[in-house]
Amino acid sequence: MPTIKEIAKTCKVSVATVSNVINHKGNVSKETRERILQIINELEYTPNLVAKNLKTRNTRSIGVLAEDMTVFAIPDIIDGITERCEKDDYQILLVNMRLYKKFADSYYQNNDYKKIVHKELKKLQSKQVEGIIYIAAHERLINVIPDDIKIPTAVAYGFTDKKEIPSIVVDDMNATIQLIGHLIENGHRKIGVIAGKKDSLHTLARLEGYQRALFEGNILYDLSLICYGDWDRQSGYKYTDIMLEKGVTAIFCMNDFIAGGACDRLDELGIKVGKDIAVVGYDNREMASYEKPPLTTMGLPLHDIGYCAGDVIIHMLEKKENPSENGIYYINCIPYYRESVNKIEIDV
Amino acid sequence: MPTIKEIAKTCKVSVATVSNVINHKGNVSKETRERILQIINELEYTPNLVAKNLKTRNTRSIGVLAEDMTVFAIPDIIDGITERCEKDDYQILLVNMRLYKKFADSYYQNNDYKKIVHKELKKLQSKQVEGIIYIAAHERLINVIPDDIKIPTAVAYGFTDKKEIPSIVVDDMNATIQLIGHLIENGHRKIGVIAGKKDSLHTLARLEGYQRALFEGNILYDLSLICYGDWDRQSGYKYTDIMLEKGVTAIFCMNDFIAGGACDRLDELGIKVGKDIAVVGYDNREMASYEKPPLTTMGLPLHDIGYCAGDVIIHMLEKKENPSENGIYYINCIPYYRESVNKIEIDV
DNA sequence: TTGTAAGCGTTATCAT
DNA sequence: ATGATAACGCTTACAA
Repeated sequence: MPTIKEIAKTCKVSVATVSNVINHKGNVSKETRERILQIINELEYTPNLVAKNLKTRNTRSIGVLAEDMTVFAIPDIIDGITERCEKDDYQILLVNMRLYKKFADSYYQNNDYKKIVHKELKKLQSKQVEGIIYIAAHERLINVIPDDIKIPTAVAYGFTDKKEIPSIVVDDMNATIQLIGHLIENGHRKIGVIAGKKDSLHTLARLEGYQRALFEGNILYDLSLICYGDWDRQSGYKYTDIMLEKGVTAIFCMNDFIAGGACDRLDELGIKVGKDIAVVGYDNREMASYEKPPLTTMGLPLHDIGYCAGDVIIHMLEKKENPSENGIYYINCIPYYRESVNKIEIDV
Repeated sequence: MPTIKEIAKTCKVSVATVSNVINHKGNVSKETRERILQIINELEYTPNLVAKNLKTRNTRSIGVLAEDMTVFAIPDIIDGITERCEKDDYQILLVNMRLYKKFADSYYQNNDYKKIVHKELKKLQSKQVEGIIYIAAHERLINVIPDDIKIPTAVAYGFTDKKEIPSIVVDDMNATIQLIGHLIENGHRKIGVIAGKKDSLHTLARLEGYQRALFEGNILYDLSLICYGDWDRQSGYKYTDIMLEKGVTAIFCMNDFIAGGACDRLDELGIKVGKDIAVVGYDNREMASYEKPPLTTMGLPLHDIGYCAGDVIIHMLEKKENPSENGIYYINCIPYYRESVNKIEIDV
């Protein structure tokens, strides 16, 4: 690999002139510029960015620390970050911690978790990234990031407890208001819930949205219509019987897997989803559109979360300020209305 | 951010001594080492890797160029690369070209495609990566990589036409032999095929496996039992009728979506999959296990492809040789036997 | 055991 | 318009 020095020598000019040509500074005659460009092409010279970065003391790169890339939400978030960064020519330095693979789904309770994050954060700073985006595998409080971190940092798909580290999250509450509102508009007034895990922030926010939607619809909130499951198909299957006992006309499942399980059970019982009963899911996973009937569900704004996270970091980098009041950005979901919701004619 | 110079000054030693401590060279008395370590800790000194890399002229990093991270195969491949690289402490520099997003699924026929790849390849070399792994979104001939590329390069999930650039691909043929063999063992002798696109390398290899399996099972190869579709659910739905007309007892669908569509149609017609007829898919997509009945399918070894690609590159880097004969590594698939295949009792 | 100094490949300042 | 040179933060002979 030739260096700038060799180009200079071959062209019989100084390195300064070559550098000027490469960086499109003026102060170079047309002839020398063209000669230099030609030689650069011939020798296939590639500037050494490592040297350049050292000299200029910036890398124009953003570190992205992902808990586990194989979790469904993360690639789309990274894609959004990439799109935003491309616009301003920032580079991404992606680190995939493989936490699920290493510690299964309780990784954030593992002792080594904090150590790994700190090590990777340190490494990223060693590499002179200018900002950092931490991507969680599901929304929860992310408090592993040191308070005194030296460079702008944001958390995507997770909350932080300080506004200096902004967080970009799903607007679960409003999305749920919309989804339940849709059921109410279709005449449903007795709406059961098969929730996710009780302590999940997603569960909490969606439950709040559920309550508010009922309130707006003048429907009494009935605690007994809520079951807590484990985000899986089996939970949906199991709790459907309880829903039926309570006599609900619609089931709000907090993800598409739960909804799929509910449909399985209803199908077994000969109850037609989208005709005899309404079922809605959440997340808009790939399988949601393949269920029979296709599920009405709420699409997660993963790409937009990434895009916003990139935007926030670039803002912090360039304006040296955090544009949000409280450091939390709620991103809108996209509803998918499909055939799993029936209309109930209201008798007057 | 303090530099090594400031640490040296604070400790009243030379930078050389600090450097020796950081890099665990000997030649330092216990006292000075501990003093230095303490100061490093206090001042939260982080070595500047950019400077280090410039000086040592290596970055211990591998560039990974992904066609589009949001395509289902790619995250797992990256995960495999990550796992392999972690073992030898190589860093990954990931570039997500977002080709699907930019040009839809005909991106590799687009004029800009080659330009983008060359630009990114150049950038990666600018950043002084020591090797490059190109990840294709689906298997095909990848001939955008310049012949005279200066650093070790491999292609994951795609073929190359020169063995200096090894490729790591799915062993589609043998996987299909195994899958069709499973049908034959279960007594099926009239096995229809709903294939993918006619010119896809996946289609070709799986078709060859199909032929060989029939040959081994002494079954005549009947061209009329093969339909070519478009990898989607609709193709499966549509061509199922033709399969039925031909009187097949089993349908080999070249991916799980096609299989899902076939199941839809069979269900409509009141034909029970896994009882009246056998259906197998391919890829082991998430939805395969949610079909009714769950699909027998062939799992793609995506993680292993990534792992192998990492392995190959690291070999090239360290042994300066390419360990394969012909530059192609075929990776084994993992079969998933589920309830969509019935046994046919053979009358003697 | 510790220090001095050259040099990695650039950019940028200041002369010429 | 062009060149000489210092400096970025580090490693590494080699000297002390």
